[in-house]
Amino acid sequence: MTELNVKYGGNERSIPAPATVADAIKAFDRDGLKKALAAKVNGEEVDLNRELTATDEVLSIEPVTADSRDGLELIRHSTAHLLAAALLDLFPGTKLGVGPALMEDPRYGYYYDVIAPRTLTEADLPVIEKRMKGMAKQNLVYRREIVKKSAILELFKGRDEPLKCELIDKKATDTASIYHIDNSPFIDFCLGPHVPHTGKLQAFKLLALSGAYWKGDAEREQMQRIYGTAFARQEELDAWLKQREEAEKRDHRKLGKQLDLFSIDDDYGQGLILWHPKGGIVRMEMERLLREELEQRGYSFVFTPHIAKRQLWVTSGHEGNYADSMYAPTNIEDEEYRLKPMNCPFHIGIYKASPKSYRDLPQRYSEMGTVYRAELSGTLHGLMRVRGFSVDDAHLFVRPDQVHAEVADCLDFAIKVFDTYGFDKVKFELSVRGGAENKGYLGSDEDWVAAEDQLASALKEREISYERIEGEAAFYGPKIDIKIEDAIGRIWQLGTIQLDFNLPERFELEYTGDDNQKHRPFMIHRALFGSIERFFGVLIEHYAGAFPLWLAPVQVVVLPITDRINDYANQVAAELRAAGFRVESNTISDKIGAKIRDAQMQKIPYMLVLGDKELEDGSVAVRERKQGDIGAMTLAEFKEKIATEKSSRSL
RNA sequence: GCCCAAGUAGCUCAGGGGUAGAGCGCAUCCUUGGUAAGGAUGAGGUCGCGGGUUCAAUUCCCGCCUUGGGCUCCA
Repeated sequence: MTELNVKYGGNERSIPAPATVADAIKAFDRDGLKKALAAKVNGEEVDLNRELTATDEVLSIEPVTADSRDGLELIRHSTAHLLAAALLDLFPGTKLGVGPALMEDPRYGYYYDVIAPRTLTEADLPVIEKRMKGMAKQNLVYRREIVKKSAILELFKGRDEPLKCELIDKKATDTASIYHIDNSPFIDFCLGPHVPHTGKLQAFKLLALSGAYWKGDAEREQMQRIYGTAFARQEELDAWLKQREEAEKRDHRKLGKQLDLFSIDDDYGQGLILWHPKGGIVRMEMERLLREELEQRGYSFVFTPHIAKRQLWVTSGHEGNYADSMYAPTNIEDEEYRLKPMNCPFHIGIYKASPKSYRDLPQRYSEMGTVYRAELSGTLHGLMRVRGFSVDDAHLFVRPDQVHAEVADCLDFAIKVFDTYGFDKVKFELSVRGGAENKGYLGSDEDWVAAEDQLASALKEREISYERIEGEAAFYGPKIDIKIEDAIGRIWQLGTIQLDFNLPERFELEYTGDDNQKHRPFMIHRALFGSIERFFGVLIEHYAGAFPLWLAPVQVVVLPITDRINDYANQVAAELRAAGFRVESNTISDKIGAKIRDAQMQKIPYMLVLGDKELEDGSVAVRERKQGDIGAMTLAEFKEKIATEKSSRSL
């Protein structure tokens, strides 16, 4: 056969064989070839220089360009190879691990894991990047070769690449593809495809160096990971770098210090949060909102201790599964006690304190329960990952027929609360048991089917779109996870609604049914924030430190222009305080500009500028932190304005 | 826990083999100025901790602690 039937952009024609993918595209569309990085031939992504095999069927060709997600992935993956090539060039003897493109992680675009002959440091990154840039300019071609598995193994053994050999051994069938970059010592075992040559890589940057384990296994070789990112165009890279800077400005650790919200002091312990007065106010307001909702929804408030006898944790199963995260036992008169990593067993204790009738259910216990977990030091991160934190915890003990209604109410609760904070994009994920091959699930099939149905129908009834995730359920029951998207598009996993068949069993919970028989209740674990510390961190970053009026530690600051006005200023402040607002009065003898600057930097929602004019007619000149000067009004008018704003918890 | 980096005044940071600097903040005084920084003076530091090299270490070397970036998207 000497002709190939090719379809491209809706047209079909025959071209002479042999031909590469590039030849085929060229026959239809010369410009298109310039833009193409690779192509899909009958759906399979291949290199442009791939030889087309002649068949009777029509070859449908679709170019992959830099604008598409596939194209970007290609660029990033190819850049990772360029990185490896530069490393081999600069540090001969470097052993290669893997180097994938990262498409989900907003922080990075690709990485390569390596073991270099000497330890790499951050100072090496610019040098490596420079070499990559130099290679990119030379338009070095990526070449693919199909080789027998045994030959590949031989090749990489010869190059002393034990990790690659392990991969090849595991992943390759009888033949596999390897890639070279021209004029470079680089050869990789890789499926491809890649961009045709390094000249297509225009906008990339190396970002960070870190440790990583081979296969992510702490027992295996420690490697060094080099992270970078790449885009199709320099403008996109620049924009991305700028956005990264913006995100850094929102860092809750930085703002926490600047706004005097909280601190972590090693003299007290890593991962232990000291809430300062201003952070304390925000927390009080957060808890106030929760408490209002809990009360309205018929929850009761309980309080439980921070330690319990070791045996309790044996019964609950935490000793068995969770001991690594628990602090060591402490002895009190020959009895061992442990700090609590969770609140559930205590709430169970409250349930068990008296026999329950079906008429008593549901029981809804809520508590800001402070728990302690021995997280690894390297994982600690500001407020986001700590060792002691409070869970906005609640446990619902329900009859099987009540699951649906209770879960639906939890969903309403979550949506209402997150909406108040301005998180209008809330995502729900329903994690279910998944395939039958998954073992180790507790509870009967009927229970699971019923429970999953009830969760799903609660979601449907509330017209909530959700993602169903197979095989992600906890071993003790299905769950709904709640994720939110913040002001700059980052996703945070927060609360969870979990059904539990396990603990009621372990603690032998019961209620008496209308049939006068003993029945086992279901237990629902429910938290909206998960950790109030972590949610506080999310809020700081979401608002970039500019809390809405109802949350703001200082809501109004009064700024007299001269000392003559100080008395009036204090009087205005006192009156606002009496009306229930958090007010400060800045009577230091600074110029008004300096006082305003100070208040702006503290992100105080309202500034009242007071001078002779205001004193005379008893008014206040109002400056709003974002809009600036919004003009003068009477104090009564101002009070009414902010009272509305506060009570409605406006954003 | 492991890899890399950093720890200097309350904060942000500069410096460097001969025991320390700036800006902000703080205190006092002068100034009373209408919407993002008025001026002067002053207080404040075992230069993370421990060891080593040296006549001499905050600086060089080693160890530790803490903080920061990370630690299975996979040929």
